[in-house]
Amino acid sequence: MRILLIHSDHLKYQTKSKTRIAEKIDEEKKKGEYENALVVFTAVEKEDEKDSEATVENAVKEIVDVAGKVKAENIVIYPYAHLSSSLGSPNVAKEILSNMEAKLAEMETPVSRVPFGWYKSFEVSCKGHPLSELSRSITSESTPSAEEKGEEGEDEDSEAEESQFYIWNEGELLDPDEFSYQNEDLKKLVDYELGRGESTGEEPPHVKLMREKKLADYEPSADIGHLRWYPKGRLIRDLLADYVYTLVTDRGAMPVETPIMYDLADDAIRVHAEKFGERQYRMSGGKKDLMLRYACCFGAFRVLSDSFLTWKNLPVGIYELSTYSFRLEKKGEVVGLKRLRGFTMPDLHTVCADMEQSLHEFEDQIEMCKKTGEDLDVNYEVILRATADFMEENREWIDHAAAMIGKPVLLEILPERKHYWTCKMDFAAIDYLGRPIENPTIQIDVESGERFDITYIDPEEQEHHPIILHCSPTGSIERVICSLLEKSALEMKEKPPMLPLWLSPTQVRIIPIAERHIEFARNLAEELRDAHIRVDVDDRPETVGKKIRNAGGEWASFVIVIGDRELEGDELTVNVRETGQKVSMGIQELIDVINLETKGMPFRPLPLPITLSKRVNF
RNA sequence: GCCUUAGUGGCUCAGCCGGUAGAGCGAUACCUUGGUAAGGUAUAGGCCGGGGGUUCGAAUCCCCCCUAAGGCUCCA
Repeated sequence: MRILLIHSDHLKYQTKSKTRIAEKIDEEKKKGEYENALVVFTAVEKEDEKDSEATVENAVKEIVDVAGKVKAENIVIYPYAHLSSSLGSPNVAKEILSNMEAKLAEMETPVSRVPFGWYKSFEVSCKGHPLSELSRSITSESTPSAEEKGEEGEDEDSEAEESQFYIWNEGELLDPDEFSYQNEDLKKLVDYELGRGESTGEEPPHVKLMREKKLADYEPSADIGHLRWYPKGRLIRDLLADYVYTLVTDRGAMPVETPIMYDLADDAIRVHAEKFGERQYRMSGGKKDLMLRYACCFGAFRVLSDSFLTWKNLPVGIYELSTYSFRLEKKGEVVGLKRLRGFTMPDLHTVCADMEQSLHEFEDQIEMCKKTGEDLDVNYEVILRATADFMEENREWIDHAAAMIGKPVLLEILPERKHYWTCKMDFAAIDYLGRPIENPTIQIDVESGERFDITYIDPEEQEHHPIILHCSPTGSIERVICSLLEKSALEMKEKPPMLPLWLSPTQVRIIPIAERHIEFARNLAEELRDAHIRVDVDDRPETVGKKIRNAGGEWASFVIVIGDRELEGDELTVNVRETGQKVSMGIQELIDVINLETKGMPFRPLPLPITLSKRVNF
């Protein structure tokens, strides 16, 4: 239980409208006013349900103590869900709050309780003396730990033990402080994870790039952290989506599409949603309390729980690209493509019969995540996290999984399971400022099978709850683009910044010198276009120098100038961005070079007018 | 969400101890028909983020809000 104690000159409240979990109240309780009151804002948490009596007792003790010290004439219990990210069920909460009221009523100070489950307006005027603002964590066991000044924000949820970190290197667990890093990126990741990252106070370069290259931009008329995507950005998103789709379906996963919002009246949904605390969008739709999904788990689990699964089906993967997932990240945390409130995440859920099968699938997914790093040409550093129990039971497998990375990895051992997973692997790219961008992830979920009542039938016709792997083989699409842009910014000193050829919006830019060359240029463009190459023609009446410069600014991978010489001969002079060289080749040779380099990668045609003179300047 | 800083044509910014706006790029038009990273001339384009206040008068001073950047915190 979390409580916030405010010693106030006065408190006024007025009920406005009911929520679904509202308690029934008499007319007189619909508003209230108290002078010199100790207002106890209270959030009942899940763990209070275990031993509610002891929790009530400890809370009452604490409240009486404070009320005595500040000489309050009234005590008002005010239900306040926002203090906790792990709320108890409404019914238990109502009971606990009533019990607190009853217990306090035995004391001298008059006690009141504000109705539960109503939207209320309220006015509280804090006295402002040193003891007038206090917060406490109440548990069933200990006497509450004193946190004298609520505003200091030092509310460490009495986390019993901290995680231990090691560098896993060829089977050995080494102290991260003493390890000699061959790899700068790993060092940066470790520094960041252990909270010693130093910041330079700069803006991450991808933010400027995403706007400058007309990929995406902020949309001030939406909520913070929701972007608008221009055609080039949209193209890259679509190509990445195509890429992941093929990647996972080639490995047998089945694509589905599920709703983006869910009814909190469903217990499994509610409990899973509450794992995310206050960081979610809530909305009311008619009479329902709804939440916007923060991942595809909700839809996937509902599909799976309504499916009839047998051991013969397993392992089985359900895939969805969540356009969009919603997370109500704190304002100050939202930045560029790195951290958004609305983002797109490839989300694969794999149902596994047992731990053995899930470990086997996990290995396949490690291979898949590694492959995305290669295909996207992004370096990942890896963090393997496991609970102490998991570590103990699967020490050999941990070694095996870490060894698959082929370089040292950071290993975090958590004393207890805090979330639904017992083991996870996170792949992070390192940005321009040396901070990790968490991209692919694999998790072993041991809770959701039961919570969502997902079952399968074993060969003996017994029902079991499966283990479920969560995997995002690339991480969010936005973060992939973020990593690519950050990487290009990092390399800018050594070579011109660019995207991988298969993602480059303009693969070939053709520049006719004079008007009489435009027709030839267009014909050439059509030939390239028919060979599945994204090509455009800068037909604007500008100088060649200027058009070359613009092509560079747009990161065109290859640039061809067309003049009288090209009209006569078969050879083209091709400017290759990657090397900065001018190469003479025929058209077929250019097609071959591009096809070779983009082999196996998805293709989509240019979603813009082929001539620059027709193009909108976003 | 908290602390700090910022918001002026599409973009980058100047003006800011009060007297109602300026440049470069971009855009448009015309001239130039050009050979590898900015050709020339002209024109248009601004409720100076929004709202309130002080003042004869506010882009400029004060308050509130919105948005952004950095830091804190956090990312299942």
